Amino acid sequence: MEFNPSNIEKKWKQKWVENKTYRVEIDTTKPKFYILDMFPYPSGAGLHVGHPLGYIASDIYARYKRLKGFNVLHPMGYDSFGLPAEQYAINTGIHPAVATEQNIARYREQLDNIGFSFDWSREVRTSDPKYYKWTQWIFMQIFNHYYDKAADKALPITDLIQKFETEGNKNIQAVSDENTPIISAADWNAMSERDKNIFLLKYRLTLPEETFVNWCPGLKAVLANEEIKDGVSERGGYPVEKKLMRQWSMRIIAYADRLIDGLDTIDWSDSLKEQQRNWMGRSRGASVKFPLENDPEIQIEVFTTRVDTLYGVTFMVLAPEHPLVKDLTTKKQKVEIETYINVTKSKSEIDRLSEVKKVSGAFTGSYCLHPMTGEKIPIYITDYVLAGYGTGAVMAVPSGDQRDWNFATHFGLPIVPISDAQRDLDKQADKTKEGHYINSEIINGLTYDAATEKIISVLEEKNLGKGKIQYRLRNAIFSRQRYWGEPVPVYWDNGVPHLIDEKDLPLALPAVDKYLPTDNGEPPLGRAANWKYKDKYDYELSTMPGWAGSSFYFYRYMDPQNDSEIVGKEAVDYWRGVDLYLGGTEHAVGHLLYSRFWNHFLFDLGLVPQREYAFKLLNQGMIQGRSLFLHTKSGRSFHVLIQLADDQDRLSFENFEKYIAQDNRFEGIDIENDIEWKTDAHGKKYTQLTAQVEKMSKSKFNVVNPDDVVAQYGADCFRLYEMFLGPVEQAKPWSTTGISGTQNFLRKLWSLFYDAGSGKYLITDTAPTPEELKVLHTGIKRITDDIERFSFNTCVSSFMVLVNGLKDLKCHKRAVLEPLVTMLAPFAPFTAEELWESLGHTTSVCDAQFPLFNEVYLKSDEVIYPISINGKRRGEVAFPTDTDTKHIEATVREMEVVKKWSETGIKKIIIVPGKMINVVV
RNA sequence: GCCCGGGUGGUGGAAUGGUAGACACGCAGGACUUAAAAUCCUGUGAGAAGUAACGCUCGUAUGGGUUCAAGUCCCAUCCCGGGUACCA
Repeated sequence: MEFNPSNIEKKWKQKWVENKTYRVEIDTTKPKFYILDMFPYPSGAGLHVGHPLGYIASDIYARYKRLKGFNVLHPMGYDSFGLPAEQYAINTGIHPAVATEQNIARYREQLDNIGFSFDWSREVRTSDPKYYKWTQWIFMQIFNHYYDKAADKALPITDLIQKFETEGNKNIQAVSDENTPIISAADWNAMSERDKNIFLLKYRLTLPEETFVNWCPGLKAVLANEEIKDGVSERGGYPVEKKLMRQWSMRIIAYADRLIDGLDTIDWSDSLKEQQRNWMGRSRGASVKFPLENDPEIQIEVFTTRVDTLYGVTFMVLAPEHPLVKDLTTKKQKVEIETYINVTKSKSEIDRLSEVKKVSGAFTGSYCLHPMTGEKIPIYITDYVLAGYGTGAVMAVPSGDQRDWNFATHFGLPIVPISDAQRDLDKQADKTKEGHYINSEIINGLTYDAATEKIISVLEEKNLGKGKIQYRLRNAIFSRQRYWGEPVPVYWDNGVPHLIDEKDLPLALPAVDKYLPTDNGEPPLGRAANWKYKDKYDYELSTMPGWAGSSFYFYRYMDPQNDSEIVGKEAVDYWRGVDLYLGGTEHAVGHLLYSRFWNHFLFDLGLVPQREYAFKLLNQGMIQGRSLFLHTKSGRSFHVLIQLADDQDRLSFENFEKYIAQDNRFEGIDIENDIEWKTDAHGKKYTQLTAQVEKMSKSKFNVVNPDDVVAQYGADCFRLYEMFLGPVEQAKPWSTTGISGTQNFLRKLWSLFYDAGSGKYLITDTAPTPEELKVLHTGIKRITDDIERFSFNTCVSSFMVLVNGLKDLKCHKRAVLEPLVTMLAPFAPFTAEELWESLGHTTSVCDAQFPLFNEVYLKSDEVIYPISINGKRRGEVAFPTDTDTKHIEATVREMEVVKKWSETGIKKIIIVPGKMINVVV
């Protein structure tokens, strides 16, 4: 029988569907394992060979775990709300749901071609109302809770109301708006319903806020910070500007500490954890108040991480937007300050970035007082101080901070050294924490830790400062002025937001005539006709951001049909959380942060059992495209569709004429003369292209569709090859150079079962020899170890070694081949099923048991301890000789192999060339 | 600038501190063939000689160090990739 992948694939794809092979249910007799892939956005372009990399890796692990006796949950679904479908709808008028449906069908077909073991009965789609009912439901819970700092968790807003009614808010430690006034119970009870609701917004975990948002006119959308790269939108590259808008926002800051500390409990890559830590940017320091010279009742509050440098302060700098600037500006300085503010305002985001090194600022004319010395300190404004971070004011220490140093040098302000370890202050700032303080009154002579402690305690005494923790993280903007997203389940009554009744969920997307904003600038939902809550109230018109639906989907997979709960208790108690999560690093500070945030919140509500939902995360690297360029002699270059070139990156004249010549990109180019044509050995004309690694994308003509690779080489070959390319985490360019290696491997494997010449079946029931068993068990050990440490590329190598070994031994024995096929099933499921059947099994190889290795077969006659000795010797020596003994004993002891020579039974030592000694027992 | 990774043959890449280069591609030679493809076998880090085999020297970006032993650990330098950016 010949090896024919496409027949095998067709047969088993059908059998898997018929037998519901990958259906999984709760089974308390087995340990569970939940392995999850980040679900894809179903784009119109379909899958390319880069997408399945992670899915193949997770599928291998899922199948492996199943063979190891685990009850494995391995689902797949679609993150089907998103901008491209909406952009397409704007252009074509086709409802995004329709286009999305088509894209999903295409994705599904492509995924099925690769032989994944997903349980499709659990599929979820974020744009399905049955699904987004729960996205909206979670939003409602977030609205109905506040963060209690004392309990360190979210509590119902009704608890808060109760406290307000009895004791006001003075004893409440909660995360709330800055400057929330203290009210008494009487104050509260005297409020109107509307005022109460407005007051409560200061506490709710989600609230509408007038905020400066990143408005992208090109996309007509508000973007999150992480959707902006280099001042332009990540998708599309449109300019972004600041705009004041009413936006729903979520108090993720309430969870900042838990999100930072939680990182220590999960097994994610260091770089990813570091990214999240940096993103949240927790800095410990102190806030210090500087009283104004003219009115000491008013103080400028600053945040500093180096309160120890307080005596080095020689001036104060405020952000141009700082609220006190207006009052501080003296008549004399008014023109200068106003000019400066106008200049800063007109600068675009990009200009500001490019002018980072330039020093600019203006003097307000006013002074504040040093909280320790009472000295007069001039107050400046400058654009290097950001209004949005800390208090928007900075105490400037030119001797310790380079930006302050630059500013001081530019404006001729004094630079006071504060430590005896500071060097070269005439050239630059020195931020050392070494040495002893000087010019610093109460902390003179002290070192860093003692000085910091002392200053804070004195400031606290004077009520002019205290230790403080500052975060870079801001509240997460939750509104998008778009159509294709979850409607926010809120209606407005007299300017106050109210939740719709839970009974009315899901709040479905209404039909609209166009997917564009209304004429008066409302989001597209403003176009919906007669769309009123209870026929009376206006609905919120913004929709939720992309990350909403993907922040809890892993729980819906556990119980996808449940219509009364987000996830049933039995299901969540059994599956608990994700044991292995696979996805790209690009979600480091987006999805992976927000989903942790929501998970912590759901945990507070007692709905989920774990603080962190994904214990182990594996990042797959991106597979890049290889772009090919055709260069003309006149110096122009063009992308050439990768499929048109041969494997030496040459483009034949034939292909050029057939597919490219009439391309309008080539208008006006002298094809015969401006392109360098060569002739190969067979007399065919060709031109040499050059290659470059780029992101795989349609516009770069470098997309490779997995369907094509599967059609040519077979799904198993494709799977093996993608794994063989290199470590899963590593980025690499796609190339089929070397795919023949995995193809050969599968053929060799097949030839252990069938004789290629005669087509005869070769399996025998003879008992294996010790040598054969040794080859097999060495293989089992290596393969098991490789899978356990997710080293799938070396694992494929291990399979190759094993099959080559068996081939050399001409081993066709059932007892050896059965375990081989079982082990191979995760990697090459189609071939494994077929061979498993040929071995006489009637059940799927998925129901088999992964073989265990037996160390007995691994032991050789000679035990070789790797030991090196001083100097270079060779040849054989007898049992330890005088001079070598010491070293040898020392090393052997160190390796905990044996304690004394007399106890080892070592007969002789062979000193082999170089640095090793073989010990013969 | 700062924070993470990383630098190994012609190529992709292997190596719990223990014979560096597994496995595969490519290449070269050979077998089969009228020929080619396919397949199979052999060789393949560099180097000098040598030729009966074995063996020898140098080699993991560069320079130091620790160790009986370093691609692996430590220090410094250079280069590449990713993240981030006036965060006080």
